[in-house]
Amino acid sequence: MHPALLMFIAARHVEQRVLAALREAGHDLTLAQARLLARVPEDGIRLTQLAESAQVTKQTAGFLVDQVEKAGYVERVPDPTDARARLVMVGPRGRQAQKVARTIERRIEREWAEHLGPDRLRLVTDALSDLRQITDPFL
Amino acid sequence: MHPALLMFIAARHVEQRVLAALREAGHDLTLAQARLLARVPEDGIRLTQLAESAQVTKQTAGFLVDQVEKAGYVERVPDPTDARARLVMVGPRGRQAQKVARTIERRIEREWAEHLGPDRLRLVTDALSDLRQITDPFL
DNA sequence: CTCACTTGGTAAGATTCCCTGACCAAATAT
DNA sequence: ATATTTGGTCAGGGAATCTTACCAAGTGAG
Repeated sequence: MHPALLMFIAARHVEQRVLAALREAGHDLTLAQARLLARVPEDGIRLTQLAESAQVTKQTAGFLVDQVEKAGYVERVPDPTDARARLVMVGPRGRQAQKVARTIERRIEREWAEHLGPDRLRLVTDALSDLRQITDPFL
Repeated sequence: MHPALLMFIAARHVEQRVLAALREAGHDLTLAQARLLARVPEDGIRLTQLAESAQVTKQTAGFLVDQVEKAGYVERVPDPTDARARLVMVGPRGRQAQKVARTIERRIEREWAEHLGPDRLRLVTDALSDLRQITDPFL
């Protein structure tokens, strides 16, 4: 079985667990919204960069940001360095959601460490980090 | 960075490469169609099982099968063991597409082996196979 | 300074994907 | 026989995404 398919399976599992945990915590985010929110850094990001990072068009990113903005997860503030641009910033509610996500992610990581053994998991993580150089178009 | 996100990045990269290769070979499949087609085994599969395997509803699977059937990638034949059911079988065109996909997949695997070293890649693949036991809802 | 070009973003419209709920027909179990 | 399960379709709608086109602010060259 191709490693990429195995990665897909594991990654999908995590996404679903995270999404479920968010819902349980009262955050009714769609998958696409959650993926976007996950990529908004603490110090804000421009829509165009966000789109690039999430691998969607600017229009799609704008559409999704509109939604999570309306729901109170992010805010758009003027970019002080460029009058055309605005920065998408994580709001309080978004920060709380990110915290929920990180918590369940850590739990899953512990599960994986138990299942594989911590050193094997570390090997996998390291290898995947290396792999990123030839698989991540964003960097 | 969470291993699952790294997996997501790598898996997405492969999907896009495969999709591009398919397009180049004249197969104009959408992502969802390709994902489905990838799960149709040589000896056929029932729609319900296909849906389960691809993690979509029966309706979605039926919708997608309709499309790839119209485009000549699969055929629906009566299931000899159950008069209600039909088997989705890979057609000649579908087999050709699968071949294209497997070729590019092998190429990517070689790239990864070069980048990581063959033994590290094998460690990763083995670990991911083990991980499947706790991440694959289908098995 | 001004004119072309780039960059950040929005608008409109269509398509694709996928879901829920309801339903039917064949098979299986009691 | 009747009830339940299993395989599948139909109808309708919502979410995500794309393409094409556009506008407005910044940037660079002459």
